Formats: sequence, C-alpha cells, structure tokens
Amino acid sequence: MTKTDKKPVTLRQVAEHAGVSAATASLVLNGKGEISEATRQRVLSAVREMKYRPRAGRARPDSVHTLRFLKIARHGHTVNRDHNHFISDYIDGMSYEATRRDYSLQVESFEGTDVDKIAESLRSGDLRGAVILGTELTEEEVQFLARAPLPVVFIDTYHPLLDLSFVDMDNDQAVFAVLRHLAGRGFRRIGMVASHTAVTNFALRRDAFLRGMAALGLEADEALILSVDSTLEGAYGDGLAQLAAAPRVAEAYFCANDMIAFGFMKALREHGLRIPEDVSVVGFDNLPMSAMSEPALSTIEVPKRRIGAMAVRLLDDMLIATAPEPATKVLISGALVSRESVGSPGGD
Amino acid sequence: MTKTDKKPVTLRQVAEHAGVSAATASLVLNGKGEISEATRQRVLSAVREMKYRPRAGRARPDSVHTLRFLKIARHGHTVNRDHNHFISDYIDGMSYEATRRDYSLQVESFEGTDVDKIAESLRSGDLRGAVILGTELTEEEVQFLARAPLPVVFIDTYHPLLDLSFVDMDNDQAVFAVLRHLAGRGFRRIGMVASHTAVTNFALRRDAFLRGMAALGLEADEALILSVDSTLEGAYGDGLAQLAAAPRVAEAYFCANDMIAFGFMKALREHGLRIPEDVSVVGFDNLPMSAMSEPALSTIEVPKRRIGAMAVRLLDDMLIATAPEPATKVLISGALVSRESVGSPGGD
DNA sequence: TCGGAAAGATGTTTACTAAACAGATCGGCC
DNA sequence: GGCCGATCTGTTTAGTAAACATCTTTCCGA
Repeated sequence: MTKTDKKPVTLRQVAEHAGVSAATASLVLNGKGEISEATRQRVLSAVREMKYRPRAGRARPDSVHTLRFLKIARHGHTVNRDHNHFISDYIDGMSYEATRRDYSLQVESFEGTDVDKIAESLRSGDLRGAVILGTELTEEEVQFLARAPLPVVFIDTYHPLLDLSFVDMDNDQAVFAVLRHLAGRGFRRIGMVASHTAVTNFALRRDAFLRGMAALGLEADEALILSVDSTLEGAYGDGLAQLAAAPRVAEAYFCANDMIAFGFMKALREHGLRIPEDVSVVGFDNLPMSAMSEPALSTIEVPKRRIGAMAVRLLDDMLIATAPEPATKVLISGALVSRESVGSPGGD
Repeated sequence: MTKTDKKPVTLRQVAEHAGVSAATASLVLNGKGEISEATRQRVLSAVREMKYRPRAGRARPDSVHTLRFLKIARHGHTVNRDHNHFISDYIDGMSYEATRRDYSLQVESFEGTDVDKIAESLRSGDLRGAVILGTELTEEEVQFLARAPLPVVFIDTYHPLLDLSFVDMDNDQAVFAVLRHLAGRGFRRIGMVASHTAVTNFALRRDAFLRGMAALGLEADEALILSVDSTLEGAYGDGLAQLAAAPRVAEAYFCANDMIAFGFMKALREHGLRIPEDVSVVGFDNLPMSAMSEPALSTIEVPKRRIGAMAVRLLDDMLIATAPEPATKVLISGALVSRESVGSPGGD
C-alpha cells in the first residue's frame, strides 16, 4: 500500500472524504466561521487519515500580523530574575488580547543593550507594533524608542508631559489607598521608604506619597522619608544605615515596592523594632512571597494582566484606525491587600 | 385598491418579493451577518413597498441591554447650549461603540437637579451601566453617584485619588504642548487666563500650567495669572477688570478654554492691545467657531469622540468581566491646532 | 531558449440559504 | 372556559456555491 510519488492530497479531496464542501474544510482548518463540533472532528480526522499538507493557494492574504514585547533591563535593579513572574503576568494579558485579535506575539529581552540596538529590533519586516516595558527607561530613552516607524505602547512607566501612549499602575490612587488605610487605623506619623533607583514608578510613588499626605491633612516629615536601593540587599543595607542616622522613627512605613519592604523589614528588626507591634509596614506589588512572609505583608495588588491587555488593545486601535489615533494614557487602579504587617499606632 | 382588513404581511412574503430567503430578510432587518449592499437595498425596499410590520416571533432573546449617558449641568457655566455640539461629539463616540456591542444608548439631561434625583435615574430596571458627564460635578458628587449599583464611568473630569473610572483629556500633555509651542516661538513672559468656575478640568489646566512652566524652566509670574468666570461675558468683564488692575501684561496668554479665550480677546482689544501683534492667545477645545474668529484662534483639539468611545468600552469591560475589573483612568492626548492668534514676542 | 500570456489549480472568503429553533397564537376538544 | 397540540411568527446556526486571489503549468511565438 505504499503511495510514494502519488499526487499530493488537496483540500477538496479531504472535504469529499469528510462529506463536506471545500469551503467548510477550509473554515475548519483556519478556525473561522461557525462550524459544529461534529463536523469539525470529521474534517480533522479526514485531514489526519489522508495526511493532507496545505500547499500554496491564495497565499496568506494578511500574513498574520505580529506584535512584539520588548523586555528591557538597564540597571537591572528592578527588571531581573526576581521579577520574572511579574513580567509573565504582563505577557499573559498581552497574549490573551493578541490571540483574540489574530496577532502573533513575540517576546524579546534586552539587558543593558544600547537603545540604538533596541530600536533596530523594531525595524523587522512584518512587525506591526510593539509593547515596551519601560520600567527602567529614562524619559529620553522612552522618547527615542517612540520614534520607531510603528505604533508603540509603554507599560510600567508614565511620563505625563509626553504625547505618547502609556499603560501603568494608578500610583496616585493606590498610594492614597495605603495612606487612607493607615490614617483610618489611627496612624499619623507615617514615613516612606522611597528608592533612588532610576525607575519612574518609584518617583511617581514618592510624589503620590507627598500629595496623599497633604490630601489627608497629615504632615510629611522629611526625617521619615528614607531612600534606598531597590534590591533586597540594598534596601536592607541602606535602610539600616538610615535608621541609625535618623532622629526619629515613623509609626508606619510605606515602601516603594515589596522587595524593598522585605529588605527594610529585616533592617527594622535588626534595629530592634518589632513588626507590627512597634512599626507597621506596607509594600507595593503583592509578590507571591508577600502572602508567605513573616509577618505577611500588607501591600497593593497590581493588575498586571489587565495592564498587558490594555496595552495590546491600544496597539490594535492604532493599527486598525484609518486616521491616526491620539496618544492615550491608561492608569489602572490597584487594590489594597490587608495582612499582618500593619498593626495599630502605639503598638501591641 | 383599499386593502383594509387584509392579513398582515409576514417576513417570508417580504423575502419572496425581494427574491431572497426568510433568513436573509431577517438578517437584514436585524443588521446581523454578512449581506451585500445590493441585497440589503432590495430587502429594504420590499419592506417599504409591502408596509411590513414585524409581529411577535421568537421574542427578543437577550432583551437588548441598555446604557445611559447622564448629561449633568450644575451651575451651567460650562454645560449649556454653547457646548451642545461638544456633547454631541461625545455621544457620537459612545453611540458608535455601543452599537457595535449591541447596547442601546439612552441620554438623559439634568439641569440643577438634586444629585439624589439623578442617582435615582440609575435604578431603572434594565439599565446595565452609565457614562456620566462629570464636567461640573464636585468630587463629592462624583463619589456619591459612583455608589450606584451598576458600573459607572465619568467623562470630562478626573480625580486622581479616587478609585473610580474616568476618561478625560490629557490636560498635562496638552497644556505642555501649548507652552512648548509658545516657548519655541520665543515667548518667555507667558500668562494664563484660568477660571474659578467649579470645573475640575479648569483646576487641572491651571496645575498643568504651573508644572509645565517649571518643566520648561520658565517663571510663572503670579501677576500674569488671571481668573475669570467661564462664560463669554464673564471672561470679558472679569478679564477687562483684571487687565486694568494688573501691574503688567503677558506676551502670550493660555486660556482655560476657547469660550474664555473669545471673551478675553475682546477684553484685550478694549484694553488697546492687538492680537497677535501685541499679545498672543491660545485656547482649549477647538470649538467650530475658533477656526472662523478674527483672528483665528490657536487651540487644542480635544478628541471628544474617542473619549466617548473609550468610556463605553470600559463599561463593556466591566459588564462582561466575570471578576470585577479594577477601576481604570484613561487620558487622551490633544493636538495643538496652530492658527493666527499666536504671533511672535515683541510683536509685528 | 526565453518571455509572457492563458489556462488551470489551489486554498480563502463572501454572501447567501435550509433547517432547526423558540415564543406566540390559534383551534379544537373536553 | 381551560388545556394541549398544531401552526404561525421571526431568529439563529451551520452549512454551501460561487467568486476570488495567488501560484503553477502550459503553450506559443520570437
């Protein structure tokens, strides 16, 4: 029964074998149209039985457009292995929306690469648009990358004055939610562990802290605002040094992210303070380990999937629009996750 | 040829008359499926010729969900007849997205009505969500209305600290675009005609002005910041008085909106100043008349249709989501429209 | 031997329909 | 009158015929 050199099988033959029209077979193979499950299965088994291989017909008319996600680390203090699951949530959100819209999604990682090299990556032939992880990018780098000859959306960063599209956490709302929570529990002397690492969201959270305190009628004491490196070790080391040098200690500290909160909590303990009896701590990001730490960390849940999804939607808007769409900034609210690291002022 | 008491016409008769199947006629009437324009027209004329009236068949299966747009005027200094075409652009954008998603869109207007009465309007039976024009609402009113038992999105206002969904102009970006444009032309002594009318966007534009000037390294001279009522007459009257009282005049004024710009330009002329030879003026909104005024007004084009469209999309997201979606804030960039009202510093 | 048009083959897509469907209404029967 | 099935209404799903776009092959003249 060897069928070598036999004429290759065509779609119409497969269709006949399955007892349907060529059109139906084509729709099944391409996942288009409304096809009943029974018919789908019959066509699919006919394809397998007859070992059908598609040949060039009407060539892929709209050669599946592709979008690319650029994961860029510059200093790597934030975009690194520790945050990989963070990134993969973004990708899940992007992938979901991309698939629904018939885009293929590529991912490319850069570590310390020159921006010119990165920009080159956007010149590839069939690429239609890009989502760029802007966490560690400076405003200048963002502007430079935005000059690419295709639509671009930045996530995890935000520059209010630029005429570009961003999707980011709503830092103002989230930080205010933290402060209102603390104020509601009676805290007045609230401090912040900010970070001098070059990450726009850190700067935005520091600004949001100052504005939020003012909005609540609380004094933001300069002595209670620390600034540490954003790695676990940096937050521990810098935190310990600054605690030792500070004239006084806050009743509660809001930390620029969970990683910093972990390092800083270690420093607090070393400084002889108990959490939450002596000092309360709140983080930002809701890393998986934050639920498990001792004490479990109160923090802000960041809707990363939705951020990724919105980014792809904005890209799609730009791509299908006939007239150019105006740049759009999207800020997504976070939810406070209340755990054990927040007690009450005055302790115990 | 009187056909009184004749049996009522059925869809299948119409279909036969048009030479198509009942299914096709049904699809045409319901705007579903893929139907060629020629066939559509044939069915439609058959319907007209035979005076077909649909009777109850398989009842509307998913009783068409409805969304509502609440147009709310409080003081009416901004939401009034002068801005009706503004509103109708919002409605166009909403209507487009609502139709695509099979929602029906209702519009309800309130003038000076009590917020409790307005909130009641959201309790109607089959209502699924609402877009609320927040222009003239206070932060408290926004919070109150957001307590409605259905998803709500506010447009034309923005409160950074609230955990609610907003779609608004990107005031920061747009005002910065104006200032950069003026600075690029050599202006240094730039003033602003703000408004004390209770409209959040006016406050945001004033803040954006101060931040934008700082970002450009320019001094924001308090004597050059006026504050007028936001009606045409108010801007003229208040503007004239404040010009007379001010120790000095700016080389260029950014006005909080076009209407204010028109009133203020009249005041400037009365004050003996020529536009743009002596003073340049920039507005915000790009009203239709702004292209026609003498001189034609440089201003910011507000993408009103897109704002309306995004609001409905956010609502739809909330309605189809299984888990509640986080509140989302969307800011849409404006484009500077450069016309004759901006000259060069030092005049002529 | 090559160029190029014409004819043929392939898979894709649009525009349409048969048939199944689900309420509403009617008619007949008790 | 009240109930049940038959029939009527418009709707929707799952399918196809035919037009289509692209590639391949054939054929013919230069």
